[in-house]
Amino acid sequence: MKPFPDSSQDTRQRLLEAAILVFAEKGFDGAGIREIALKAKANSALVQYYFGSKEGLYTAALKFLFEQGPDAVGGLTPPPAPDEPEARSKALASLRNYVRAFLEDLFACRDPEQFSREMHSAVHLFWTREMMEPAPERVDMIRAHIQPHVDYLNACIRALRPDLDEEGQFLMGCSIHAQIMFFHRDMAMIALLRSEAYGARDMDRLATHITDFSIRGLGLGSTLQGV
Amino acid sequence: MKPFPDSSQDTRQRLLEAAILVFAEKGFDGAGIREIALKAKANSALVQYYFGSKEGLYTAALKFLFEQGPDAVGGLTPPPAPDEPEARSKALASLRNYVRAFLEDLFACRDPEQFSREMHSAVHLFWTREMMEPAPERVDMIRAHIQPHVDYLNACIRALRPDLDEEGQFLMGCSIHAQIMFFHRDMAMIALLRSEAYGARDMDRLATHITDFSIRGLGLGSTLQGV
DNA sequence: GAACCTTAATCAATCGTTTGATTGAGGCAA
DNA sequence: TTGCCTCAATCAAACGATTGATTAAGGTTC
Repeated sequence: MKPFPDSSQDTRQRLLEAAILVFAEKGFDGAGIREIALKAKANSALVQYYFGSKEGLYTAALKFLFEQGPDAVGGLTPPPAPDEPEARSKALASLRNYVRAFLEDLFACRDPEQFSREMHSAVHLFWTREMMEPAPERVDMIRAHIQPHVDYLNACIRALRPDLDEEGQFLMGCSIHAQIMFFHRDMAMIALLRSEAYGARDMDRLATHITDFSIRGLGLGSTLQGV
Repeated sequence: MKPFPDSSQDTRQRLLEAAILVFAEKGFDGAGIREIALKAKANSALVQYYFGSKEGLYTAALKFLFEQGPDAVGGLTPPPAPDEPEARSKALASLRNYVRAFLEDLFACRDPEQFSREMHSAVHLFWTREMMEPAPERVDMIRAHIQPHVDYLNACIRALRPDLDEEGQFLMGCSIHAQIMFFHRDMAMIALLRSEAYGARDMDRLATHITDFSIRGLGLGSTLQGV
């Protein structure tokens, strides 16, 4: 028998997962190694043993999420090329699916496969922090993580508005992504104004609103009222 | 001669302004009162003397910004009531001005009156942190600060789409605010994707894009292409 | 002299990190 | 099998640095 059953990899993993939860909740400065180790039921010195430093643990956690974390884009059918037949209607469907999948991912609506629901929602808190203030030594990792999202949305926009130049399409993508992320990051603020936060139950309403607003914003769809 | 000319109020003020800059840059946990005091050329014990605690300094800084800080909405002509003659065209102009003013405020484009440009841009970093994770003891202050913005935008939307119910109008406001704030908070991310960040020079382009996208998103404006 | 302001020195607590010791599994020779 | 060694894994304890907070003393102004 081993002294500590199935130690090694298991303990390292427990530290990693505890780190994700605590870092997500309190940020890098706010989180303490002792607190992480306590949650992982491990000794705090093991952080140095396995990851070299607190910074190393943070980077390892981010890398783990990058490789193992939930991927909203992965399960979607790829958007059509601009010259494909019926590109526009296909792209509209892709856009609608994308908004829906991204939102479900952010709100941790989907069935937990390898991640608990608690982990799942912590992942995005983690990413949000890192995306707002990217550390120079982690920009490549971050870019690689968001690139599929950007590419997917860009392909939709290219099929829907091939007449726009690259910058125009980029701005359209910003407007759409802005809305999706707003409902995740500013939910505390929304709850302050509505006295009730949106949750998993309101996913349909939110996804429909964002998609419809964006389709009209792209210059497509029906105009309800003239100027 | 005084040992330090015009100390008292002046020293308190220097501490307050230094606190805003440092808190904005590093957050509450990341900032240290020694660093703040050093930047203010004051003794760190004065934080306890004037503000009681680090927490008190933070709250005082937030309160100072709330009372003295830049106000994008203040200088704008109020949006029209829905039954006012030519309400729609007036509301469109109000919306356009609002987006422009808000963006200029976020990017610290406007002439510094009492705030340096450094201060001005720090203000919004400060607010962004607080709005994403509002502390229970400060929610009233925060609500009071953002209420004018919400009210102004809501009034515009009410005049443009009086047919929508309250929730529908609220969601519209979210979509518009989301875009404005995206270009402020996620600029680091945008710079990562474009290898160049938007700055004060691109204000026209950004304001025009957001406004046009939003007007179409609201169901108004011209549809460039049918489905 | 009373009220206010400023200072250096110091407090206990906590931080990330380092250390030295202990555990038991696995390898190897006798 | 027995005895000895190596090694990764884990631990409690302590490190120096830094944190926010407190104190006592002295200075300035009225």
